[in-house]
Amino acid sequence: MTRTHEKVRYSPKSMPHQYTRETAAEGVEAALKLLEGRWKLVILFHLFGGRVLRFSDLERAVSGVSQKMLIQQLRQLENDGIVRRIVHHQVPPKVEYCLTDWGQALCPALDALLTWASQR
Amino acid sequence: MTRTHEKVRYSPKSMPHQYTRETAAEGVEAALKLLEGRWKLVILFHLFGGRVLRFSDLERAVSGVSQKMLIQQLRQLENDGIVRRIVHHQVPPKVEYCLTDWGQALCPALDALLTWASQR
DNA sequence: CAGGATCCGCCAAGATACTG
DNA sequence: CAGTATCTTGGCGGATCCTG
Repeated sequence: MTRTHEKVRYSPKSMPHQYTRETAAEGVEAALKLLEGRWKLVILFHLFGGRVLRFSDLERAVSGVSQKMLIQQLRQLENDGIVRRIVHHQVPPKVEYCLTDWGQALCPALDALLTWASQR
Repeated sequence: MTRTHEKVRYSPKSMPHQYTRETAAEGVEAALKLLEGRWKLVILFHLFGGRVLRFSDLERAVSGVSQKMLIQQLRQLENDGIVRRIVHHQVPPKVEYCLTDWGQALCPALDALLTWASQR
């Protein structure tokens, strides 16, 4: 990657559009912070496509996760507006989880990441 | 960037193409694992666009980072094939860092994430 | 200049037990 | 069934000092 000694030029594709280097870094960092966490992505993938799962379903689907971690990650995803929590007031309790519209909108981004990962 | 009020449809497009739910989760998880780390994204953003920076440049650019953390993150990025390390054998030492092609290929993915983040 | 080597505090995460 | 409540621990990240 030889460099011209002139000013560094950013072809449109080399930097996300209309963001400065700094705000973009902050933006992506903030976005990724929402997705950070050992189990969040696994959870999300199980909820993609409009799936609605109960707590116990997720507990089984996300193998290896502890109750504490599962609920913690779900709470964070919920507070961040990515996951919706639906409580059915009945005995025994029934709580379902699904993605919000914004959560579903993550798909293209994850797809891009997947594409990148497979380019290796 | 505000979306029109069109209804969000979850068709086949809501799942990344030709991946099973599980392999996709693994793939993205693996990909994100490479980007995990307090400083990696900031580093990457400073290297995007074909920029070539010295260690000391990065030290200044990534404000707040300690030497230990900077070198640690750089090493990981290097081992993961995202960043290239160029050593100039001279005194005083001079080491430069830039992105590999694969590293540059991350841009669309981060762009998608940015788009998602701004849709909120 | 570009790291390596150490020591340490802190907290995310695991295990376990209990409950509305 | 769907969570809380504690206790414990590994390792991440910071600070500091040292070196080819």
